[in-house]
Amino acid sequence: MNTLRMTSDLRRELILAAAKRCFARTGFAGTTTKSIAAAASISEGLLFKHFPSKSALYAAILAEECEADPALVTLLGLPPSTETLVVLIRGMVGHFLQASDAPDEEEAQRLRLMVISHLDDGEFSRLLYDKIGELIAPVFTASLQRAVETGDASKVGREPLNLFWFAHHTVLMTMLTRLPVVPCLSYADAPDLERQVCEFILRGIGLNETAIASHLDRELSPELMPLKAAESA
Amino acid sequence: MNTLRMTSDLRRELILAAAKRCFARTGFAGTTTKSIAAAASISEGLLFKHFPSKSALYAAILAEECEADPALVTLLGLPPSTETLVVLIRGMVGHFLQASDAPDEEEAQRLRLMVISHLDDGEFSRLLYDKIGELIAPVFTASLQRAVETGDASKVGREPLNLFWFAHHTVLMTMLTRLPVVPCLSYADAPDLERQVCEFILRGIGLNETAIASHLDRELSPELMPLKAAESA
DNA sequence: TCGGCGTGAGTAATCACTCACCTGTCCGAT
DNA sequence: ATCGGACAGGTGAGTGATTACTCACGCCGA
Repeated sequence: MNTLRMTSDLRRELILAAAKRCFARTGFAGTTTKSIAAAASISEGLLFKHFPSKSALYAAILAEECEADPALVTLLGLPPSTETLVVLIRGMVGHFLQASDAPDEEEAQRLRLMVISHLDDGEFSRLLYDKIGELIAPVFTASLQRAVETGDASKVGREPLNLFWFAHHTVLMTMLTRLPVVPCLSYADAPDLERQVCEFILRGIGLNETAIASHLDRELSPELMPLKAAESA
Repeated sequence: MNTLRMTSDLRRELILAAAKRCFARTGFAGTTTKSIAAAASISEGLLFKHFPSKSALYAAILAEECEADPALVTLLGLPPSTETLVVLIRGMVGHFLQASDAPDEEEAQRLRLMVISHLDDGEFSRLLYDKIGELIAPVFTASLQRAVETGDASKVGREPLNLFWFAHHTVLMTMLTRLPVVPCLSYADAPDLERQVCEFILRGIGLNETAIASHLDRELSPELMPLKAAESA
């Protein structure tokens, strides 16, 4: 096979990348170590020189996936405001929905791993949710409160963070329906889907129509446009 | 093993039920025919007398799962109105969220199979979504339109059915986070979660605050209470 | 020449699936 | 009544293929 020599670290990363693709495509049980080795263009023997078992390899992938995205962190530095709130939601929606039809394999794999975890013991998902929550909670709740104060939103419920999770759920499930090569669900007016999801969510968290319209019609500022927002799932 | 004699049809059903449990718990690849046979308390040999292959057994389960729920159908006969709209959403939310912490294994299995399908080729999910859409589209769109006409809702977007799907997504993903024995996500004020999700969704589809409050504070009529609504996933 | 990268032919276990055979029950011929 | 045999449901010990994982050895740069 691959008779090329390289450092242990690089090889390890190559194996991880190949294995992630495999696991995301066919799940843990559905993936064979043979197929991983083939995907990484190495022998099975070498694979087991780097990882003591298939499970350990899987665990390493999940652990690696838990790291936060720097691009998201910059977003979280924004001052609390209605604008920030909309940018946040819009970024999240855009990020996931573009990932679902663009060849953004990276994010699709992450979703697959996360969903698989839900069906399993949920531990990986729990870690991710914890991390996302910690990161996003301050900005989200502060921004929502500001929006209420400025009259852009009506205060709804006593648990603002739950609202964020509902929004997150909506987007994730929408992405999930578009994950298979032939989508599970054909939305009406699909080109406009991103906008429709944004509106649904912003209404859901309490923003009023005028605030939604005025903010969504605005163009996103360039440095937020390619936006890897709400990463880490 | 089980030396009990019984009819072929009954045995077949018992196998299907046992296999459904297995597949829902560990997925297709993760389930062995041996474990299915054990779950059904029969020999592997007998299993293959009833189904020609593991795949055929799996296909039979998915096919069986595609049938519509009569309880839902009665709900769909309701006259289009804001009330009906709220009852529909409320029923859907209640049904899935109760299923996620009650021992309603039945619905949990259905969700698992559906999610697994999303990760696979999505064909099973597509069938289910088609069926749900056909059933619910008339009542939902008509009721939403009525709500707009009576001033209970503002008309939002040109694609009312998409709004239903967003609602569906929100609920399903919420249920998914509560699927593992230790939930992936700990919501604030969890006892009130059902209500919070309902409000989020109803705001999302355009209902105004007063309409939401007045309808949600109402008790559900008894015949709709144990509500197997929005079944078929 | 030594240590680490890399291989490919193993191995025991497990997989989906088969097959020869057992056991009870029905039923017509005696 | 009672044989007897056809036939159903049911079993458990197989089958070859595939699985995760190991190991003895080859190779190459320092």
